[in-house]
Amino acid sequence: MKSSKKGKETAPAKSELEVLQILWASGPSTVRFVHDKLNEQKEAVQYTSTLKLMQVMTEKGMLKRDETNMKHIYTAVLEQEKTKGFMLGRFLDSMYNGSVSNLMLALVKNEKTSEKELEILKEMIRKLDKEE
Amino acid sequence: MKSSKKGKETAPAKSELEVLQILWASGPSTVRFVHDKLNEQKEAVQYTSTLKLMQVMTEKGMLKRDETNMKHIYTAVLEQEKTKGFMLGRFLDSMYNGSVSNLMLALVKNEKTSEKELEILKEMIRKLDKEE
DNA sequence: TGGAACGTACGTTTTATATCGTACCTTAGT
DNA sequence: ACTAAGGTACGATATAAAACGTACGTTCCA
Repeated sequence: MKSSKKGKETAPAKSELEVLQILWASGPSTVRFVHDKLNEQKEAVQYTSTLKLMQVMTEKGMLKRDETNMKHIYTAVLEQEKTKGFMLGRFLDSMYNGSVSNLMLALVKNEKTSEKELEILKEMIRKLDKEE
Repeated sequence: MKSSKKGKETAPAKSELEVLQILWASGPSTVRFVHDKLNEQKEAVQYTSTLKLMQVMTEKGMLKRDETNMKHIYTAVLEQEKTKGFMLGRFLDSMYNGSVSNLMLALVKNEKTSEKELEILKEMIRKLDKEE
């Protein structure tokens, strides 16, 4: 009994996430395409590794595959928004006790937050203020 | 050659993070204490599992152990601020292309962000505005 | 003084992830 | 028709994280 039930929220592993990112960004693609994209950034792995990964992801129900043509086309089943939202939630819970404000605090302290970002941040909040 | 070199940034795994959280929150503690805390929330694992985990973490240099007394006292070596900052950075990169503002956007859309949080959020920004 | 109760050490097992290599299809070019 | 190029399938291996069980040490009190 190993059917790919819809089941609980799926939490993609690191590599899986990378594949998803590419599919989200570029839409339905072949393994070859994803593989090449991947190797632009990373250490570079074997083609068959990427293939295998995507096959496993398909089994898990994260991707779906169009096999009508010779070159299979893979599509992300998991939606970007949903998945990222979910992962954000988990991250929030595990790191900041689910407290958004705590995360915010961490963000403003974080090195990665540039002056510019801070500006944007404030901007954003102001807009939000009006919209709602 | 397996010495616990200081080396690169450490990225605690899920379980390891949970242990760290407890140590950060409660200060130096025994395995027993951490274990019990852990089991309040989770599925409950065996005591020796927690012990082993903490021993491994010690080997990795994430924790240090005071063995003067019979009941060893474990302390987090990794600093909370630093570690969380680091993990936040990684999360940011992998999920939002390193863009804080993107994350912010996701946050305001996120279910977990309550009205109250939104308030706090705005509050916070305003304060920040003055302080800096 | 002996045995619960409580601890630690450590080898083992289980499960998930990541990566490869080899075998085998399919199609286009010659 | 034959083969090279480019795919896919799939079993195998490597590694790391998570969870156990068993052996053994120390205390304390009945």
